[in-house]
Amino acid sequence: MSKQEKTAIEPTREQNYAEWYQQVIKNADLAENSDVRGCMVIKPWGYAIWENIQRALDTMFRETGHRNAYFPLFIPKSYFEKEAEHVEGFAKECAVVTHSRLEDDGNGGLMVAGELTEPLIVRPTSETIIGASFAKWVNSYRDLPLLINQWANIVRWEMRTRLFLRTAEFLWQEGHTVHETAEDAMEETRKMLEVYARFAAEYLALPVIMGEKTEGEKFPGAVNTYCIEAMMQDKKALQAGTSHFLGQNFAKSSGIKFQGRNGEFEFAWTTSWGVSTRLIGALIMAHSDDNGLALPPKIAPSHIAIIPIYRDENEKSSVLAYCDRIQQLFAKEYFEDIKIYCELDDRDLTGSERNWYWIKKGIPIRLEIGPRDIESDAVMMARRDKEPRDKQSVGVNNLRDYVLQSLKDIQDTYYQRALSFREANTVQVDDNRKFYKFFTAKNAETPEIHGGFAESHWCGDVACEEKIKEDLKVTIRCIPFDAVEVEGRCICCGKPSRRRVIFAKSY
RNA sequence: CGGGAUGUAGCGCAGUCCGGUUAGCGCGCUCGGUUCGGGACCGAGAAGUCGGAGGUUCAAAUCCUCUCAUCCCGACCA
Repeated sequence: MSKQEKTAIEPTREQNYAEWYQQVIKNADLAENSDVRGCMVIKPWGYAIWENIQRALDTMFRETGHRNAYFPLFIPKSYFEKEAEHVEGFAKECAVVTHSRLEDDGNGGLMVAGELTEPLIVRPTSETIIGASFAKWVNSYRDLPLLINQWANIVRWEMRTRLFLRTAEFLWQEGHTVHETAEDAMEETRKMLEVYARFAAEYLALPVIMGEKTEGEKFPGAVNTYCIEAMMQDKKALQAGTSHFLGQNFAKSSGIKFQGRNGEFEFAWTTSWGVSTRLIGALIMAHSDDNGLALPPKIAPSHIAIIPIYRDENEKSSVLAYCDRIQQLFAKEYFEDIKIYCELDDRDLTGSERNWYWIKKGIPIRLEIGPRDIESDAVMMARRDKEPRDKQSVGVNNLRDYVLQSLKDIQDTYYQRALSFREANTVQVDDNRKFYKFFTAKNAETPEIHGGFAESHWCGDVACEEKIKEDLKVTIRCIPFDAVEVEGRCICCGKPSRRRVIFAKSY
């Protein structure tokens, strides 16, 4: 048996992917489960990632003409009831507020009192409450388009939760827009999906597939739902963002009407689109390895960790003074539009312990600095996208440029790796038996990582979609925008089909 | 909401079957010292309503009843 290098995270991805995911989060100190059932506490290192996501996306929303606003957390039940499909989709996972105060129960405890005349629903999404405002704001075609975004928390009462991927309360942004014509609304829907795709690629180093959801998978109340889908390292798909063309459904239920160019009143056309803290889950599962979190520089809370190495007090003072100078090198530096943060880790721990600490946190670059380096006016640099012991000496005179270039390289490497991985695990399948084999684990008891994205023909019948879901837990992730028109036969029933769709197991 | 399991120190566990001194162990934490470029070591120390309530008993972490919570597997979902 060959000697295996010890990994920082146990189990490895191969051994137990779900547990590996939890351990990466724990070891990087991103978040933890709260005492409140199904809710998470996002810790500073994890929250900083969310803040970076917010900053980048918010800039992109501004550039596309959107403005931020804030709407109530509570939605009156009657508002919610107005859109039938919407109700059906969310009814089973709503937290409902029915009382307005607490009273002494006489036993040192409290009892609820003050029943509300109308229950309030804690928003699972805000179409209805925002629609009520929009109905007042929109009177004329001159008021359109109305382009609003909200950063908020929402609640969906989930039975089973996983940190970042599915929690009862989570953070997101929801864009809500109103347009004069169906074409304008559709254009907005597509435009914002492209914004998401660009953000995922450029900041999260996450290649995504843009496409349309099937009837069964679309947002309750939408006419069309579009999505970006990414492949995780266990070859499952993760929906990383959605954009909905709502037609006139919500305009009708909320009464969003305007006087058009011909003087007639008509219902407006609306859209909504969102991404959530789930993106952090995507980030983790796309790039991290068996040594822990790996963060693309453009979204990392911090970019460089300086790790001083010394033996005694004498060395300590000279090494720390030198490290301080190195830290100053990056004090006002930018990597593209990202401000560089450089940590000096002078905690009283062994060098390797501090080293592994930062590896597990996913910091892109580590600089080990000891007496030997100072003599040659250099530092030992290690990159998170390479092996932990793969370090090289870099002269201080060109350290700044070298680090900046390395950050760019790391960002590119993560994107390319994720893209190659997805391509290597995407197959065209036209044979029903091969399809079933592709999505069936060899080891049924503890399934190994298997499957991937299957590009296969689908006739368009919901029954076929349902059957495959029931048999394999595989669903149609999307009908890709770039799917080519090609004759084929449905992977399930064999009836004619005009294009391939993407099948995968999903989160 | 159905099936299975588990609640003992901050975390991970042993002890429960077969009741019996002061409830242990590893990690972490605190203090002191030696260390520090592949995950250090030595010494000392703090820390527990044994998930909760009731019962059986001279005696309960251990047996009985009820209850609460969490995790896993399903069904449902961003």
